[in-house]
This record gives sequence, C-alpha cells and structure tokens, in this order.
Amino acid sequence: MKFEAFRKSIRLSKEDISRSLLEENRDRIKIKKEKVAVRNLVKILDAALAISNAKGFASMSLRDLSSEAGLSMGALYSYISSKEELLDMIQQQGRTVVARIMSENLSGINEPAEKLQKAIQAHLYLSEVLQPWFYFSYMETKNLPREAHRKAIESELFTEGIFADIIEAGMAKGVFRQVDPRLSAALIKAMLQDWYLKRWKYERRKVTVEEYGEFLMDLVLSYILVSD
Amino acid sequence: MKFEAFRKSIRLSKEDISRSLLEENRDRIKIKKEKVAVRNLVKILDAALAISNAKGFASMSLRDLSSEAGLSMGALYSYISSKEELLDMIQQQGRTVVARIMSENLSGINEPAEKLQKAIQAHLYLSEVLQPWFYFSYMETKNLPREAHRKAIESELFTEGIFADIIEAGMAKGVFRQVDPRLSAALIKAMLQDWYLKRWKYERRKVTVEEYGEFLMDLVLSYILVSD
DNA sequence: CATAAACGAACGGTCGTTCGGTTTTTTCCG
DNA sequence: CGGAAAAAACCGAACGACCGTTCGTTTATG
Repeated sequence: MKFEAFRKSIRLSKEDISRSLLEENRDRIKIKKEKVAVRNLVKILDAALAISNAKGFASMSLRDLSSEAGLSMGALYSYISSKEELLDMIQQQGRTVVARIMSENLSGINEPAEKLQKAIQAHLYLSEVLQPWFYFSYMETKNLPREAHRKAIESELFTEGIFADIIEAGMAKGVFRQVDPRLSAALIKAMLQDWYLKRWKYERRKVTVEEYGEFLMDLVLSYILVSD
Repeated sequence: MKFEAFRKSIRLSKEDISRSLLEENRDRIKIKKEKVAVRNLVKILDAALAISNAKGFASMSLRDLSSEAGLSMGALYSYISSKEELLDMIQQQGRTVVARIMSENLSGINEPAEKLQKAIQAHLYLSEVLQPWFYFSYMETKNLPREAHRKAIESELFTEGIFADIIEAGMAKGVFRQVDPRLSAALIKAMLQDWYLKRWKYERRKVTVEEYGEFLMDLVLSYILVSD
C-alpha cells in the first residue's frame, strides 16, 4: 500500500484525536461545549508540539504556549490543570492511537513475512502521519513523572514485542532464519525511529517515506529470510 | 578486538579529557593551577552529565549542579562563564575525541569489509566508553545555540560519511552489493545509536556490548556482502 | 602576608499558577 | 421576536518561587 492510501485509510483528523482526548479527560477540562473545547484543544496541542519539538518541553513557557495557541493564560488553564498534565495528555493521546492502528493493520494476517512487512510499513507510515507526536514522545519520555514514565516504557516494549512475536512465529514455521528475535526487533525499531527523529536529514535528501520503507524492508528481509 | 582491550588502547581518562578541555578554554576559566582546575572540572562535567541525562539540561538548575559537584555557586562561575557555555564545552569536548579515535582506528585499513567492521566496532565501543556524553549529545542537540547546533549536525553527517565512504569503496571493488550508500550508512548509525540511547533496555536483558556488536555486524554484512 | 580559590546572600527577571472581573453565548419569558 | 438574566468562556495583572548571574567577603595556600 502506498502512503497516501494508508493515510486516508486510517482517518485520523486532529479533531478526532482531540475529541477522544476530551472524552477521556472530561473531569479535568472545564469547558462544557464540545465544539468549543475540541477547536481549542487542537490549537493547544498543535502549538505545544510545535514549540516543544523546536526547543524542548521544559523550555516552553506557558506564555509561549498561550500566545502561539491564541489563548490567554486564564483560558489555557480551563483546558489543562498544569503543565505536567499537558505532558501526560499528549503522551496518552498518541499511545492509544498507535496501539489501535497497529492492531487494526495486523489482524488476520498469518504469513510471517507478509505480517512483518505490514508491521514495518504500518509503523513507519503512522510515524509519518503523527511525526510531531512521535518525535515529542521519544524526546520527552525521560521528563515524565514516575507513573507516566513507566507507561511510556511499557508501550515501547509492547511495540517491540509485536515485531519479536512475528519473528518468532516465522522461525517456528521455518520461513525465517534462526536469529535473536528480541535483538532483531530492537534494531528494526531503531531504524524505524530514525525516520521520525532525523526527518530533517531525509527531507533534505528528498528521500520519501515510501523509499525509506522499501529500503528498510529490503534490509530486514535479506537478513531474516532463509536463503535457499 | 574485545571491548576491554579497546577501552585500554584508547587511554581516555576523565582527567585527560578535562585537561585538554582546560587547555582549549584557558581564557574563559579563571582558575590558575592546573591540578585544581582539572580536579573540579571532572566533578563539574560528571555532575552536569548525570543531572542532564536524568532530567534534561534545561531542567538542571545551577544550584542542582553546584551541590552535586560539591562547589558553591561562586566557585562554579570560576569554571564556566554561563550555563550555555557549559553546554558548548561538553559538546566540543566529545566531538574532538570522537573524530580522533575514529580516524586512529581506521587509518591503514584498506579492505572494505574489514574497514566497515572496524568502523562499526570503534564507534560502538567508543559510545560505550563515553555513554553519558553520547546520550547527552544526542538529546540536547536541538537546544544548542545556532552556531553550536550547526557544528553538531556537521559532526553527525561527518560520522555518517565515514560509513558511506567505506560502503562506496566496497561497491567499487565489487565486494559489496550495489546499495544506496547514504541510506545504508544512515541506518547503520541508527542502530549504533540505539545502544547508547536505550541502554537501560540492553542492561536489563544482559546484552553485552560485544554481543550487540556481533549481532549488528552480522546483520549489516548479510545485507551488504555479495552472495556468491 | 600576598595571591588564589571558594563562598553564599542578594538582584532582577521569568516561571507556573490563580482569581476577580469582563466579554460572549445561550436560555428563557413577556 | 427581543432583550434581560444566567451561564460559559475568556482575560491579564498579580503572587510567590525559583532561575541565572554577580560581587563583596572569607578561607586556604605557599
């Protein structure tokens, strides 16, 4: 599947994401009317990701955020109850989306090589759609409070586990070579991460996400497929 | 070569690093006696890396730093002239070491496969010796002031270029498959980075740096060597 | 006793957060 | 339909805490 087809198939608008985030935090957000709340949440999240990814979450003042989002300090605090909670919200929002999309894209596929390819592609394309979130999530993990930090690590290991499980299944079926599944999965993740962490590099070189995906797939399969 | 042999061969003590850093910044550091200056610079750099890597450079206050290093605020300012300059100093210190060690380890090797292996090993082992610096350097790049940021990117591309050049030479000699050298180099770097960025993961799984190196080498060579 | 080094209180500024007041939108009754 | 009352949303000055940095004083060294 091409990237554009993928992007359309998952139907992830900023409004949808903000709406589900609103529902999950109804108690903390003081705004009553959904339409108003969603509109401003989109602005707040966009601004927060843009500023944080440019200079780090810790260096983003709430005055920066309020002016970039077009809201006063007071209004801002009707949507978030603290700066730290904003961090939590952003992380939580992305994690659920990633888990959902990955499982949707992998269910029903049984052939290991095909499933591995699909998993790589889905993760890569999703990280392209949600690049600001992926970047943010990677860079700010260590600044999370204890419990949120634990969840972030759990989520990282969960994603890695998806790849490791596929590799193990392929080895059991005899279509993959005997390799270390955990280490292989870790390195696949590392290569997937480079796409959203070093995007400036690939943009400059005019490498498209499809080209990157094909290249990565070629490398992984040449390592893992049994050579006859 | 085993890791321990490598570590001994490069002879990189904290004192040596601080001493050369002192020499390059004689004008900015107010302390006259080398012995005193080196001793405290080691403490300052250790503390700065420890705190920064735990909660980010921006979130490290100079009061944190002064208490962790065992110096008063006033004394601290005899060694650095501003917080931003400390950031610069740390970056600069590591960059020169990396460039030197890489070139020392690669000079005189002509066989591409051997050279590629040596380059991967040297980079991996060096990142193990200087793990706090590598981690810091990766995470704080985007917070650097303009000029320092440019240098950091230049250095990243330089290292990538080392790998790309070796791959190109191997392709020209016919010992490597025809692949995209830049993309291959980028992905090798991405996998090297995972070692020092996700160290907690590998430590927990009791993966040694030697095992990681062998695994990575196997993956890269199985992709890049011509199959006969 | 002279010089080098270390000290820590003090300064102006910015931070996250609050809150009393104002504006905008919705509701409802004559 | 119209406009006043009620509710919702927004505003920004003000607060105490903490930040990076300075500097007059004290302590250590040789």
